[in-house]
Amino acid sequence: MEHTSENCRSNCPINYVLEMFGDKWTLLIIRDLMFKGKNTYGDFLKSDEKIATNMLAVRLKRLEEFEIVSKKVDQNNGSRQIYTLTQKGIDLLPIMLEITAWSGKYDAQSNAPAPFIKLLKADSKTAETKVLELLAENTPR
Amino acid sequence: MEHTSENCRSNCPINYVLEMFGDKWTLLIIRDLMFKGKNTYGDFLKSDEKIATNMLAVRLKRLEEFEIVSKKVDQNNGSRQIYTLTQKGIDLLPIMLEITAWSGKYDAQSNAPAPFIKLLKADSKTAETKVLELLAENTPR
DNA sequence: TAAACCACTTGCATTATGAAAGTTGTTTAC
DNA sequence: GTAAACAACTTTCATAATGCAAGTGGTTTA
Repeated sequence: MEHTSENCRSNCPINYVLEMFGDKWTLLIIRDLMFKGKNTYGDFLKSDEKIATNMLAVRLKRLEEFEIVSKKVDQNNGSRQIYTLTQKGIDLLPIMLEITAWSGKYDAQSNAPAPFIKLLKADSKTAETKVLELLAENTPR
Repeated sequence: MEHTSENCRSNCPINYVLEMFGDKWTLLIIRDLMFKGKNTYGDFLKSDEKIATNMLAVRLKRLEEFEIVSKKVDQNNGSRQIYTLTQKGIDLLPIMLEITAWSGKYDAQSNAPAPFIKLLKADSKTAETKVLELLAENTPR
């Protein structure tokens, strides 16, 4: 999907991401793909926040249209779709890590692992590399 | 406002920010405060994205509750409120800059100044410092 | 070959959003 | 001193998004 004057409110860079992620669910799917090793419809449904199945279907479709996520049939199970992040999706990682750091600072209830928050503060580049490595290991091909 | 098991879906750090910013408007107000030197109700209303006045009122109230924004009466004009970012709000800057960088990479229509995007890529720390300086200059006291 | 699994889709009630007009208090111009 | 203009909201109501529950149609497993 393209970002044109017909379907967007402005050309502001902040607005650009709001038009894609300005809802309560989309970014949770990115989180599940990026940090939790999830990659099927059923996986996403099982997350703590309890997304409704119709919401999930609509959000996944939008993410494909935006070319942030792509899907293909699981070679080992024809009735299963495997979702993966595209490069555009992977490039959201710095944003996700800054969000994690900010929440780590201000949310006393945060369940983010303390050692990871510490690493993130001390050396965000290494933290980023680590996540990318895990993601690559976990990505089915 | 506190983030408790009654009013939140999970203790995930990504979810924490979604509960505050997971809509189409809230982050635009932060943008206006952070980058555009805006600090009154009327200023926010005039933005390109054309927020409705009732939406703006609700969003500002929420941002105050979250202690991301605070307001006080303008000393030079008793009928005017001045809104400013708290430290918690200012600390959103790294997130905002990563968003700007990502949009700069993927949105061909982005109106972010090219020199700033370049600086952001080359030396994000300096870019951050520059924004903070401008913000401090612009903040009424 | 029937039951279970998986990825959706549909219908409908509830909630959020959006546009427009209205209200209250303050300041400015005459 | 008063009327118009300004600023910050509030209210009303139509429309759109969300959420829950149940249903559908292929694929796999027993």
